[in-house]
Amino acid sequence: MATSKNIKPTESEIEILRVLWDKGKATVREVHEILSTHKDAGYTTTLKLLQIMFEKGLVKRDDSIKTHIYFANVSKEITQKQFMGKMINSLFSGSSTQLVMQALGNHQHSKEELEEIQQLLNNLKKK
Amino acid sequence: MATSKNIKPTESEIEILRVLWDKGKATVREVHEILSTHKDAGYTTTLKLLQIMFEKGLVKRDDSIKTHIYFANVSKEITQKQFMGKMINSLFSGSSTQLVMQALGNHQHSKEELEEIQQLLNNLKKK
DNA sequence: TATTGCTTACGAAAATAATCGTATCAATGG
DNA sequence: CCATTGATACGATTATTTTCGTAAGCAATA
Repeated sequence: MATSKNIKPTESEIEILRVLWDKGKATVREVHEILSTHKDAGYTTTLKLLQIMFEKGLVKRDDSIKTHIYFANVSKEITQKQFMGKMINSLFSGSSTQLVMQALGNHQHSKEELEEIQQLLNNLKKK
Repeated sequence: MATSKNIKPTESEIEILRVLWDKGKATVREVHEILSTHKDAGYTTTLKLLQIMFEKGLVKRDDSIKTHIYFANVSKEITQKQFMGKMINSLFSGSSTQLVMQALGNHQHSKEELEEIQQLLNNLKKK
């Protein structure tokens, strides 16, 4: 049983996961290139981070070739849920409704987006 | 200009802020009593944390009396926004709509809560 | 007054996270 | 064949966060 599930990625680890979620797979260098557009840390830092994440089970890798290829091993959705849950508890007194209202009220949403939310809301109300 | 605004509280600091937001004000001992119901760290740990938070400007205190009284110096709302923003960027590709949908879809909401959300949604749609 | 109990202050250790330097290996081109 | 380039491994350093131990003040009271 892969017990890697409730390991909470650190901030830097999330940055890396974003790249992997986005691209599907990537070499250390590719990850590093992307990160370095908005952050400056050396190549070996990224490498080390990926190695640590590998040990934690946050990423998989194909090391059958010289230049390893990395993949996310935790889904974006699960990670989102994990952090949402944490946030709801720590900052919204456990009320996901409060969080929703906050997000709705304090951010811009286009007409289309509002409609999309309305759809979901309708579905929920039916039950 | 109090520049204390974009200091991001750490995890432990948030736990403390929750108590202060909830109670309005509290002594170190009161904070500690509450925290110790779900966490075990010594009294001086809580004290030190509050002192650090004071230096950072996260809390105010009345130290005109022997047993100091602490108050939050950052609002819950602003802190919520701050963390929401961070989360939207790091985990929802900048889309607050996605976050809203996630929270709506993956958590329980009572009929009344759904209605409350509907109200807000109606308001937003008007504009 | 001396003791006890509760307080703050504060340095420093322990734990966690992030960064880097260096060794080493493999492929490639001259 | 050897120098160069680019890759991994990994120990060690640095930074940040959390925790605690100890000293010292003050007030109630035995």
